[in-house]
Amino acid sequence: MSTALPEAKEPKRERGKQRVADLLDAGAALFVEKGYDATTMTEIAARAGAAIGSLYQFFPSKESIADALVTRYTERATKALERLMERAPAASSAGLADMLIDLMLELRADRDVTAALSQAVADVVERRRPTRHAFRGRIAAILRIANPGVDEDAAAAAATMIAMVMKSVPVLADQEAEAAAPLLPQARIMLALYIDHVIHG
Amino acid sequence: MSTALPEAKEPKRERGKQRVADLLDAGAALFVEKGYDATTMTEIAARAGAAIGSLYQFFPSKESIADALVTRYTERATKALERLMERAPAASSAGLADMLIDLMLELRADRDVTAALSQAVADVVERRRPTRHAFRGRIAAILRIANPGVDEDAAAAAATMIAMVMKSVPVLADQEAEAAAPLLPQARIMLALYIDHVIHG
Amino acid sequence: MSTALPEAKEPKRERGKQRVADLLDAGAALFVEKGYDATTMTEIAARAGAAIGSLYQFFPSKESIADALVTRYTERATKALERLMERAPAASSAGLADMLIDLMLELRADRDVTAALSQAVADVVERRRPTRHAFRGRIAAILRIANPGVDEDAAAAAATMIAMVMKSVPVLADQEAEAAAPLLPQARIMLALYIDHVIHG
Amino acid sequence: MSTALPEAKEPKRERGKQRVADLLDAGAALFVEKGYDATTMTEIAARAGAAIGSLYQFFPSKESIADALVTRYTERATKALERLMERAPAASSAGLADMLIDLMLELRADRDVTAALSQAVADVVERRRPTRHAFRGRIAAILRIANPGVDEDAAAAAATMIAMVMKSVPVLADQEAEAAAPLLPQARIMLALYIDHVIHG
DNA sequence: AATGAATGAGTCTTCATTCAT
DNA sequence: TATGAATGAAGACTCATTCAT
Repeated sequence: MSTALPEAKEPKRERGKQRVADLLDAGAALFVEKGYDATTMTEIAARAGAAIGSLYQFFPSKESIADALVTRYTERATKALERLMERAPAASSAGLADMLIDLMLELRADRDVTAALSQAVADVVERRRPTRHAFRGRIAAILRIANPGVDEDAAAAAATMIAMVMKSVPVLADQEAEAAAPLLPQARIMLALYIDHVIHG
Repeated sequence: MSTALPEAKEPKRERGKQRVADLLDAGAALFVEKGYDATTMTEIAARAGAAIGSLYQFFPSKESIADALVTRYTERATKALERLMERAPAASSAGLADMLIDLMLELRADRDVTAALSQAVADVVERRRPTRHAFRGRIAAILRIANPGVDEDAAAAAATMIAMVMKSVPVLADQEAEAAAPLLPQARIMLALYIDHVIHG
Repeated sequence: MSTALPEAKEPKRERGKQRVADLLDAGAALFVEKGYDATTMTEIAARAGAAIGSLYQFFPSKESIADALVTRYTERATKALERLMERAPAASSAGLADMLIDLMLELRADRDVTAALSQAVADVVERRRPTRHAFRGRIAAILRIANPGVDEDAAAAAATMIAMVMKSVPVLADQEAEAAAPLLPQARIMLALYIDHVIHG
Repeated sequence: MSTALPEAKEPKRERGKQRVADLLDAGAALFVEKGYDATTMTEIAARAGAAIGSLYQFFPSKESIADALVTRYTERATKALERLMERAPAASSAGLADMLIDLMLELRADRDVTAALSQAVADVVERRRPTRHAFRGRIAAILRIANPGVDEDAAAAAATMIAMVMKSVPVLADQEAEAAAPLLPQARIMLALYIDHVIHG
């Protein structure tokens, strides 16, 4: 039973993983489209091609879907930031600004989901606090590597400002189409100016 | 008669006017506290010290409260911007940045409400589009008054960026308390740097 | 006070009567248009150009409007039937049939109102029972005047059948327009045939 | 699959089918007893021994129950008329009258429901128009088979009159008990006389 | 494990009726 | 007397979650 069919459960697990991914994607899409509250568990199941019972097999509550989605975003964001940290020390102000903007561009889809959830699921903001704190800590660290003269508090404040600009990247990216002028380059400039001011100003 | 409170039946007696104001304030507070969807009509009425029927006497639907609130914000924002426009031409980059930040600080409470509604009431984003457009148009105009050499598209893009920073002011203001360092001054700096770059850069 | 201004209250009474009539007409129209349940007290007042408070000054409840309307119909129907009774004895079967159809044509509008109310206000059917009974009694009497040989029960049954056909007159009259053929003449024929059968058959 | 129960989600399991039937019966009974508007969704569910949520699982709105009921009546009436059509050509005027009366007697329960709904659900009258038209068309056809000399318009008008008498059958049947004399035989006579007049007169 | 029916608390909204001015 | 605001019980409908097959 164990050696005879070692991979017997593989397809099942495989299928289960696919199910979970589909369900998560369906939830993500719907949460962005219509908001957390307006999205129905039945809808999520339907879009994933699953029965409502199946959805509850994997996610015991609506909030657990939100949790999973936030976790997914956190993991991806963390990894992306780690990759960025390696290249950051060598970068100029403008280079750093670009990296940060590009980071958000990469995380854009996930970020939209998290934004939608932050409003509706009170818990999410709370849960994300340490992550956000860590995120800013890394940015502050980068700043202080570039200029050790910047004191901790100043670096922390600057990191918050930088995070704020980064947060607007998905929104700006969405407006690209309708706006007459290119917004992202302006965001890069704004960020570069500010970083430069913090480091060399 | 007045264009205020669309969809809401205008009260004809003094008592009714007070009721409407109370109801609106209760709604605003609750929407910010728990979000649009999580706020109950019954709760709004209760907080305003009114019966549910009284609430519906003036606001025929939950959405009509949102509408009224958005309209109120739009009116106040428009007025505030108009006042700012008078003083703007004479200001330096830093002065202009300060004015804009202060504008948002003044509108902060209303802005928070509108932000909460924008997420949940699909219609709100749509309705606000022209207002937002006009708002940015004014900012772009200010930039081009300061430096007529800036072309229209560039001014428009810069205005969008500036609006974005302004939008974050209420959030930053809320964080002042918990953050180790003062955020608002940093926002002023960031904005001043950028405006200066657009005008003189 | 009494001799000096004897007609002082006349205009008031006059106005009051007009009010009541307007209110009743508004109610009648709306009950027919949308049914008793779907009609709102507020609507009735509005259509009559009165405030909701005024409506309640004259009619203490929604049902009291229905009552008044039914009473009005009963009175008019009774009067009309009395007039008919005078001419009935001398009429032929066809003549009698015509009179009965014409009677309903005359009462048509009021009948429509009563029909609408009968469905919704349980009380109305009950209240109208004696009137309906009397109405049929008169018709049965006419039949027995025409042919005293018809026994009471047979006359009563025939009267019920005749009333049934009469009841359909308003409906048929409404269809005249859209129907390709004239319905009322057919109703006259059907009734004449049946009356003739009862009396001479 | 089947055309039955429009608007109602078809149950997929046996249990669901039974539920739908029970729910429909409960609705029919209550609509007749107290009228459409006065009947509560909660009551319907209760009488069917179901939770309010179960009711909504299959009938998304109160009106959808009315729709389903009307559809059920239409189907049954159509079938019954088709059966009648086979025997009609060979019948005498009296025989035909009897068949038509018996048809309504058979459909009596369903007809009562539809009558109750016609008043309250505006849509019902509209939806039934084509069915009613077809129904009359069949009756007109029967008349013209009996006597091809009857022109189309005359047959149509006569069919409407016949339908009118048929419509009163359930009412008459209900009155049998309280009335002193038998009404149904009189209805048969009235109809026979009229049909005979149309065909041979 | 998968499916779809069952459940019922909770929400928005309506409206007849009453009150205060 | 006339007016319009106030009231709250009641009803349609939703949806997260649980169960039975």
